Amino acid sequence: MKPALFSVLCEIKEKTVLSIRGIQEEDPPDAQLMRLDNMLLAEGVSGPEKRGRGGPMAVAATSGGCPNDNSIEHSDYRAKLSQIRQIYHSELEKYEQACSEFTTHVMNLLREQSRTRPISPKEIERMVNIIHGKFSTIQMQLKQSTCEAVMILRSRFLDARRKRRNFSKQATEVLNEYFYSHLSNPYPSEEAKEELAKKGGITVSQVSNWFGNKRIRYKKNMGKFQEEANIYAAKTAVDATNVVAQGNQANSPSTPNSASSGSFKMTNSGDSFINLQSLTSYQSSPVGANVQSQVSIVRKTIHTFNNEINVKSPLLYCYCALYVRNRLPNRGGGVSILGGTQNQTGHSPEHPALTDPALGREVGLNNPQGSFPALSIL
DNA sequence: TGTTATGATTGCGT
DNA sequence: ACGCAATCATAACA
Repeated sequence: MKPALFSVLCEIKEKTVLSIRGIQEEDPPDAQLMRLDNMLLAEGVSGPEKRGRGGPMAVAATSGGCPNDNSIEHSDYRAKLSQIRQIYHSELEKYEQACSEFTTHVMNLLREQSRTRPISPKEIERMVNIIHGKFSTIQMQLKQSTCEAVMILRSRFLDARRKRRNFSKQATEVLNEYFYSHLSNPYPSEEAKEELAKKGGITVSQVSNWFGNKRIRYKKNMGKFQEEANIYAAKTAVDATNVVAQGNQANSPSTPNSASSGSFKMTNSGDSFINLQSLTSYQSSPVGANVQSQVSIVRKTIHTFNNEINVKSPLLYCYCALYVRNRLPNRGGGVSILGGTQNQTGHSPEHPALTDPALGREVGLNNPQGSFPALSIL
């Protein structure tokens, strides 16, 4: 009789439990827990031991500063992170151990009691689940505080604003080269930014920041940047002259919008530039045949000049470019010369070119209402 | 230690 | 979303 009675009691109890379970909704998969898990994994706390590349490293690498300083900073950061990792894992292990110990204890207790009162295996299982749930809540708290610790660590070690690093020489070089060779329109496109970022080992947003700062600081105090401008102008002038000379020989003109187009400084006045783009644009633009022939005459002149005197002359380019420009019809409107919109020169309408106070109009072949600080020519 | 240079951020306008 | 202007915070230098 006793086993039969016991079984009936178990059955009744099971039904009760089921009805209770129906009321108590099963916990939905916890989104918060998932977030925490993902973050810990991304931060390299809960993932595999060694991570060649990952969240923190990738962020740190964007500073682009001196490698030595970075490595020092990295090792310090890594040390702290591994400390957090260690604590996290030891705590997690403790919790798991405690959980399994407690579960075993409860199971034993229930089994013991099942001799005297109706406790079904399902009920035991349910109890185990409840215990696991409680422990996972505690685990979540652990995960949360670990995440907080990692965030604090990151903000302390990797906050770019707190730990500003100057860019590497290479990065500064690349950025300055672009800036001074596109002085008439120092607004790199997204592609150009990506290219510069790649070359300089920095991020695109760092490139944007740099250009933002550079434009405004250059505008504020042009005198201060003169020496720097001279250096880069001379540098790019030589490059551009070589390109043109090669282009002449190979009968292939340089691309107007390429990043390699040079900028040139007027040696006597000491504060003026004109982009080689001014010259090359004529060749590739949909302009009249007479203009193109003038350009080819100019090119030949330069070539002869270079060959005969053996001097690379950026100055001559400037004069030639201005000469061609001034002899063109509609010279008051740079846009119409190019036979189209600003886009053909890569200048956006909202970013006009430099104006020339001496001539009373823009230097580059850009927006007639130029507002970027003027560079006087001649 | 004060000053300057410089990379990043913020708030605003377009 | 992008750029400008002002500002912050720190590196680099005298």
